[in-house]
Amino acid sequence: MNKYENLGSYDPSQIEEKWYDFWETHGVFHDEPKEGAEPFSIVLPPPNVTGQLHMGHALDGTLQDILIRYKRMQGYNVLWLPGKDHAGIATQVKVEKQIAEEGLTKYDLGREKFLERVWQWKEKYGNTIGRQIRKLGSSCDWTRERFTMDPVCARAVREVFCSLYEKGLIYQGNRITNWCPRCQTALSDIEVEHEDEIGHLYYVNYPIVGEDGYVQIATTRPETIPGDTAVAVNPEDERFQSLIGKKLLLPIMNREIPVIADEYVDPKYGTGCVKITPAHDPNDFAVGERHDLESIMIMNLDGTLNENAGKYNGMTREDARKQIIADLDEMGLLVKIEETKHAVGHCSRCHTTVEPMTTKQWFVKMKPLAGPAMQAVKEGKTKFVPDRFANTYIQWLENIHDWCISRQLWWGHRIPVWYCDDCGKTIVSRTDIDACPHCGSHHIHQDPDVLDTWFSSALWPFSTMGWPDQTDLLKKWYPTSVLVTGYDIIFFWVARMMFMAMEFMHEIPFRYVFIHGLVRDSQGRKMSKSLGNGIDPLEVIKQYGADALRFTLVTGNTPGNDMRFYYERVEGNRNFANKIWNAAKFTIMNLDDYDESFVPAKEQYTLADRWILERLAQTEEYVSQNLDKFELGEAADSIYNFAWNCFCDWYIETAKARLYGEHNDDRRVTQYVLVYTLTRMLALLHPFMPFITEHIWQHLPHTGECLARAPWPKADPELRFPEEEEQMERIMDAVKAIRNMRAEAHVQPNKACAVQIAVDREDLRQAVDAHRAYFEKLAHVETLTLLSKDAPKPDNALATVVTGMEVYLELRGLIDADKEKARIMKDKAAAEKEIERTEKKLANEGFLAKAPQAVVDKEKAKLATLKEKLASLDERLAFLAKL
RNA sequence: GGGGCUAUAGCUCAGUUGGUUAGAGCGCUUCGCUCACAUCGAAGAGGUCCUGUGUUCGAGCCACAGUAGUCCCACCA
Repeated sequence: MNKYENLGSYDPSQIEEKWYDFWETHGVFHDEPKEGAEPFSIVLPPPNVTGQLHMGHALDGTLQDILIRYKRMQGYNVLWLPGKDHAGIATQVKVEKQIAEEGLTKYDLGREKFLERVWQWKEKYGNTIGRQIRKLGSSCDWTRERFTMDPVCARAVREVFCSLYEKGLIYQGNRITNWCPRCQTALSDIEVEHEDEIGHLYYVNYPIVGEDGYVQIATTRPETIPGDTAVAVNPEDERFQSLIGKKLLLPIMNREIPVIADEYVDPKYGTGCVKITPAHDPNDFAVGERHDLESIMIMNLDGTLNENAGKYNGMTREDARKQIIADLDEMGLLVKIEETKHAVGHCSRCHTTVEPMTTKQWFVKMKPLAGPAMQAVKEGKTKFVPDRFANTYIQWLENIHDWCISRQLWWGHRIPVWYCDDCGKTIVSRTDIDACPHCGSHHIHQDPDVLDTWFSSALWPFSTMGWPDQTDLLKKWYPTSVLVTGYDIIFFWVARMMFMAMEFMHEIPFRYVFIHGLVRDSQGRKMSKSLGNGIDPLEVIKQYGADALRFTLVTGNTPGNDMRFYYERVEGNRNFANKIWNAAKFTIMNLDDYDESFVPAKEQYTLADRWILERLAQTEEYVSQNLDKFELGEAADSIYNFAWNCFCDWYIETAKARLYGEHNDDRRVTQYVLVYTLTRMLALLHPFMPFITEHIWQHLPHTGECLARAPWPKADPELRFPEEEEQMERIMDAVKAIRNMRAEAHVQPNKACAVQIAVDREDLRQAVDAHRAYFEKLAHVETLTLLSKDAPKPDNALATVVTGMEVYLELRGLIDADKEKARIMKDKAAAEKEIERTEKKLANEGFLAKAPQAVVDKEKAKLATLKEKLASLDERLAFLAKL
């Protein structure tokens, strides 16, 4: 009876749930701030409570979890703080859609009732998201979970708003901003997506007052003509010098407007004359300010034209455009229409064409804030990985415009500003007020608007830790160690966290920004709802397990680059998990007499033991090095290779002979090495595949509560065997050569064969001699004869020359001399080609003089080996010729 | 108009500061259900490292130019 419970067959769905519950209920993910322990902290980019997690979240979460689990095992004092984002406009749009299905609008419900509905939504989807994150295996500290509208966060938002206002860094202004007529709110610049569209350039004549002539302008948006208050020309433009100062009759409106000179106009584009509509175009707005022009709003907030548009009052933008063109045509003022490609702005949420509008909004003055944020990155206090993203970040901040932070929405942090209806004063307050502090009036009302959702996100690294109080969390874990996020939100979020942190914490928010790309579909397209090509991570987990999904997301690409998602790859990684599972099953199956107290003396390790221990140590070093460099894919790859190609394919195979052999010590040592190697391999793999590794670990002999809290493997200097590793590699080469010849000669796989090996390196000779069992087990060799290098060679055999050895496979029947000759010739040609290259290199004086000695020596050694090989091959050919 | 990224096997991608006989997974071919695993094992085929020029003793890697694809930023009516 085995004292260790063995594994059944691998079924991820059966083990994953169980271990997450275990970890969570045992507080494995929760650390208290500890004196003397190095901190490591990450704040989870809070997913929007709009709905479900997508593959991007799965990637983001996997990368973070790998770093967190790695550091936790290394003994760091770890905090991974999860949370969710209220996602103002996005969530509001969702809920509006939901109530629209009931035939209601938000106005039917009113602000309060509507917000109740949004909170219900938040509860529902917020919980779903929490479950999804757990399914992925993310080891967040749920006891410290935050929501951007939690009271602590709200307090931080108020503090920051008021403080910035007091410093003069937040101001209110009637300025032109991007306006979404569907959402009916202002948007910041980066919430507008520009897309090239084919539009029309309309050439229109504006009659000159008191003369017969016209001034010809060109516009893509004729519907804004009613709002024109000037026509501008370039002051240097000789064609139009005489026009400057004259009046034009604005068609349709029959209003007189001046011709002005402004350098903004490019004489080479269009007609060189530009209609100026200050209320509805950002450039024109600037021109209007310079020339003190009137600004006429001709649109309502829903994008229809208003009473200032005269007869077009009430029309939609689209209808007004058609009608105005028709009318101009009728008046004979429409000269021509050309097709033109131009960038049109769309609302990033609902894709409605954005309308520049002049409205009263709140802004953050960006120039003073951007400086320190850029400085921190330039000085390397915060590092981007890969570092090229630092450039995009800095370039953006260098050209930053003021940030419009007010939104005409209901869902979000209400702007903490009150207006007194009696004395007209504006009151900015950290606490809610019910009376005007200036005149005592109770006739006050709060600003109806809310803040851009990114305003609260910008404070996330410190608001979640209780700022403005100096909490223990902040003391221990701020600044955070690394922020993991996609390149698509560097502007929205990363940059803003940086400047807010520099302003309020006087310290960076994170030491590293680890940037990843997008997860695309198998054809390289962005996953999107409209294309219907999105893949639900939960579906994948259900089918293949979270471990396989995680491994897929972390391998096969490099930091910062997009990746394509293939089910084939997930399947392959599920197979890898299955492989690990079965290796463990094999190990456990052979532990019935396992002695936990037994530790082999160093000299008891046999060749294969030493080989796998050396490879393990190398892998341990390599994995840590790469994790430290954020090269997670490279780290994962090396574990995969070690587990499959070293441990399973070779070590386990050699172990079989010794487990079932005569010598009791062999068995005990082998058991020890199997358990030792497997356990450490599982530890290395744990950050990547937490579930299966924990499950197996719990079934193996172990000390400690769980693998998630087990120490991270560090290469043991006492168990390094570089020489034996090399010898084992030579033996493996010989085994592969035998297998190859067997296949070529169509020897039945289960048929035993006779092999002779000529070897003159003494250490190798001994190694081969002592480990004949490997050849029996791995290549079905029945009799193995060792020859000295100059001994007569077998006649009826195939031959292969590997480094340090000539390997002969004896055949029962006669060999086909021609075929064999051809085989040897192929080897010879390859060797000759390589010899030629190497000799040429070594004949090059420049190479000998300038290349490092080590490189030269390596080439020399290579040449010697090759020549030896060539000699052996020639000898064999000569022999064959005699047959 | 600026800027980034990508180009390596049929497909998807690695290639760690310039020195390998250029690698992996999948796919493909041949063989094998051998007592951990057919979600497997063994053997094998398959590459003008986008093109050109240059730097260097030496280039898949560095520089310049070009081609193709892709993304971001930008107020040209």
